[in-house]
This record gives sequence, structure tokens and C-alpha cells, in this order.
Amino acid sequence: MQNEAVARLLENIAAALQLKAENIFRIRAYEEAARNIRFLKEDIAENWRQGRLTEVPGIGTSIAQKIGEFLQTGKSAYLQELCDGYPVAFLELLKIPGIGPRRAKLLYDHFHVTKLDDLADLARRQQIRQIRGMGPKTEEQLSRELARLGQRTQRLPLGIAWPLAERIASLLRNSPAVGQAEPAGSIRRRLETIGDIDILVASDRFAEIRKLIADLPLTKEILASGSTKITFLTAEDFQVDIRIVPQESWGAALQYFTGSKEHNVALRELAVQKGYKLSEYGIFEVESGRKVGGRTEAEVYELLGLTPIPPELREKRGEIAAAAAGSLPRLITLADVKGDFHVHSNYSDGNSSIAAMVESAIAHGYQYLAITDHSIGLGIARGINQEKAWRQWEEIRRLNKQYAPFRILSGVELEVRATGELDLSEELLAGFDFICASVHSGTRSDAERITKRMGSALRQHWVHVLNHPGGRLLNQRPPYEYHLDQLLQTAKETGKALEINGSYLRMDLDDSSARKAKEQGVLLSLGSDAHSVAGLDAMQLAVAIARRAWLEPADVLNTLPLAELLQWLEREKL
DNA sequence: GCCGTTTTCGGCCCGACTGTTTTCAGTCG
Repeated sequence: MQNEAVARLLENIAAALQLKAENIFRIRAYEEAARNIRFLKEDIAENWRQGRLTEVPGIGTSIAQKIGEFLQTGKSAYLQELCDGYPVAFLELLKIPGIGPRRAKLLYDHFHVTKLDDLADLARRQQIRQIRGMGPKTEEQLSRELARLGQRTQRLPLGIAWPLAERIASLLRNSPAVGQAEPAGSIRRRLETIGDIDILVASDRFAEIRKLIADLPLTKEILASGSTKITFLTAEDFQVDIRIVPQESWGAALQYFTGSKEHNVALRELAVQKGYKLSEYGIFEVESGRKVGGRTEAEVYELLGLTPIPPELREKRGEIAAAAAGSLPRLITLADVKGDFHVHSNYSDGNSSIAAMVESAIAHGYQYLAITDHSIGLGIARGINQEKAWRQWEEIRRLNKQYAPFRILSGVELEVRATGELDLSEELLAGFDFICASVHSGTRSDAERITKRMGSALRQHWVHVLNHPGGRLLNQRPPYEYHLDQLLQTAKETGKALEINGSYLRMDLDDSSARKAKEQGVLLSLGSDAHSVAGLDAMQLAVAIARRAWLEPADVLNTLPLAELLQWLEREKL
């Protein structure tokens, strides 16, 4: 799969075009094409072989030709030509906040800077301020950014950033100076990882808010403080941006600061077509300049002739056309989820008893819970063998009487061996109510092998769900190289479900894969992968992905009420 | 360079902040 490499090529071309001060729209075209290739779940090389490159949005004949050359030769004459006189590594400079094309070019022309180290050195020797147009302040800022870049933590997983943002918002709401406060930006869109934490505040008492933030126990340092924005670092070095707007602009501002950028651009274009101007302050009639809306988000969308679009869909992936046609999906919510299909107890590597997990599931409003401890194959987890399985079934029988009508399903998370075989006997498997299967090893084997391995797990009669099919761990391990299309085909043929795992480090399937699964008619299932009572809350993250994947309740197995789920499981046994 | 229920040519979002300026360019989101 060379999609990532192709996307980078196009981004490099876009960057090089910036240095040449090329037409901004040509630059945007390359960036847009790169973005769309990242979203694409098919192999771009396959598209190219079939001569279907220009069917990808944002790719026309010119960009298609450049992609073709790159796929064939691994190089791009066009990029080389653009970089003529500049080393390609020089494009690195553009990644530093505060350096755009103009300054990058200035730095190169004056000092032949090509590496970040060179730049740090120049800043230390106070050489940068010699350049006309760049003074001591700029030099200091660059020094700071370079230092931060060195120790920059990776993007924060949503599971960390979201609760933190809610906590800060709730602290702000406690102040009489604050009307409303909500996390915005990518947190509100439930993107799987977050750069900076954005929080929107409605207030006209800026000074009080500034003091409030300075006094928060979790504030380490205030980085910047303009008239509408305060930026600070938390004790853990996470960056938080607080935006302050007047109450009457709340809706337009929330819309604007939620993004995504691409969604907002498209919305503004639509506004222009309809004779409006849209900004974070509201929606205005162009002719009269009169403000016609902006107190609420819904108002903004409705004035543009759109059904209000849930934040999770605002990625410019077809949501605007759907909203215009009134055909947005009725997205799944946490309340639609009737049970959890992936939890561990102290029978394997969980740290709570089955009874405790059940009590928590009941408190979450569920009707059922599958206890899916690891099978023996995963050595580290003290997994389920025959003797343990019998003991666990006995306990579950007893607890089912105690907690009726709530239903505990005896389950297991099976290891899928490298051969595709499962690691418990057929006879034993037949005794479980619910079986999911996982790959936990050989994560770097080639795409053919791992796809085949997962596929053969799905074809095993007793398996209901394939867990975390992508195999990634955020910030730790990239997803498997595997053929999503093939896997989806197998899932469809067998009628088995693919899991969306809500564990904050997994978030797997990811949103665009899950969306593709839905489009192919593949069933999904949601699991928290809880290893403790508190872990059940991770269902929120699974639902977040499901919503970003446009899933409706009918697409997800565990939205079925208990009776219907039992029927489904019964049919699967045949 | 892409794209099309007003267009196959002429569009392609909008505003804030910062620093270094004597009125604005560069960068960002």
C-alpha cells in the first residue's frame, strides 16, 4: 500500500510550489489531492493500474500523471525540477510553526539553512535577526518552537484529551464570568488523536477569565494572551487554547472552532453562493451587511439550507451534500448500545470479578454483557483453558440467576494462530455463548499472510466477531499492512462482524475503515475491551468512531435488544 | 490544478495575530 507515500509526494510538491510563490489554488489542489488519498481505503496503485485515478476526488489528468510516474519509477521529475537549487530536505523547514514559504526561502538564501539543527545554531548566535523583516522577537519565537519540536509529545489520544477538556470546561463554567464553555475543535469531532485542546467560552469579561486560568491548579504556564484567545500549558505539557466570544456569536463561533477546516471552507463557499457571508461572528447578508444568524449552530446550518450536521461528520466527506438532500444518517448513540461484547475479568488479565463487571454493565444501562477473557494461547494473560472455562461457565450460570433479567454471555477472546487456527478445541468452543477472535502476534508479517490469517478466523464456524482488525496501538505501533477489501469481502460472505474497539490506544477499526465496512454491508460490533470496572466507559470511544463512520443503529450488532441478539446467536449456531 | 442544478472558463473562505512596520506582509487555523 503506497497511499501514504503518494500523499507525501503530493504534499512535498505543494510545499515546493509554495516556495516558488505559485498560484495558491494550484497549491491547494495538490494538498486536497493528498488529503483525499489519505482518506482512500483502496490501494492507490490498484486504482492507477485500472486507469481509474481521476475518479478519486481532487485528482485530474495532471496530478494523475505525476502519481503514475511516481508509482512506476519511485521518483518525480516534477518535484526534482521544482526543488532545483534547493535540497528536498529543505522542505522540512516549513514544518516549524512560524515558518512559511517566504521565511524558509529567506533563511535558505541567506544562510543555506537546510536542517533544523542549522537553524537552532543560527538562532543561538543571534544571526537570524540580521535578516531584514525578521527581528529579535521572531528569532526568540523560532528558538522556542525548535526546542518544543525536539521534545514535542505525540498527538494525544482522544481518550486522554476528551476527559481533560471536559474537566477544564467544567472548571470554567463554575465561574460567574462564563456564560457557556465547551470543548471544540477535533475533540468535539471526536477525532482519534488531538493536537491542541480547544475550548470555546462565551463571556465579555476577559480579565476575569485570564485570572481564572492563571489560578487553575493544572495550569503550568501561560504562553500567549491576546484579546480573544488565551493559550496555556498544563502540568503534563498539553497545550490548551481558550477562545472567548460574545454570547450572541456563540453558535457561529462554535461552528467555526469545531471545524474541520475543510468543512468550514466548503460551508463558506456555500454561504457565498446563497448571498451570505459566514464567519465566526455570525452569518451576514452580503447586500445589506445585516447579521441574520449565529446565536446557535443549528441556525447557521439551516440558513444555508442544510440539516444541522453532527460534529463527528464535519470532515468534508460527503456530509454537506447529504445535509442538503436531507439524507444524513441517524447516527448511533451510546443509548442505542444494549451491551458490551468485549470485556475481561480476573479469569484472565482483567482486575475485577465477573460480578463487579456485571454490576457496572447494569449501571451503564445495558441488557447483556459478554465476558470475553483471553484464551490460553496468549501466554502473558493467564488465559482460559478447559478447566477454567468450566469453572467460569458455572459462575456465570449462578450469576445469571442472581441478576436476571440481565444476561451474562459466556465468551472468550480467542487467539488466532499464525496458521489461522484457533487455540481451543471445537468441543469446548461449542459450549460458549459468544466468541471473538484476535490476532496479537506476528503483527509485522506481510499483507497477504495477515489478511489470510484474519480471514480464516472469520471462516471458523464458532467465531462471531473479529476483534481490532487493524492491529494498531496509537503512538506505539502502526496498523497491520492488510487488505481491507479482502477482509470485508470475507466478513460479508460469512455474515460475521468486525469489531470497533474503544480502548483509547486502539480505536480500531478506525473511522474510515468502519465506514467502508458499512458501505459494503458488513456488520460491526462495539467493544470496550475493559480490563476493569472503569474500563467499560471506553464504549464512548467506540461509539465516537462509529459515529465518525456514519454508522446507524442497524449497522451494529450490539444495538439489538437481548431477545433479538439471542435469536441471532441461535441462528449462527446452525 | 480542479471542477460544474447558474459556469468547460472563471471561479476557488474569512479573519486574527504578530512583528516590524510607517501602512503591511507573513503565518495560522
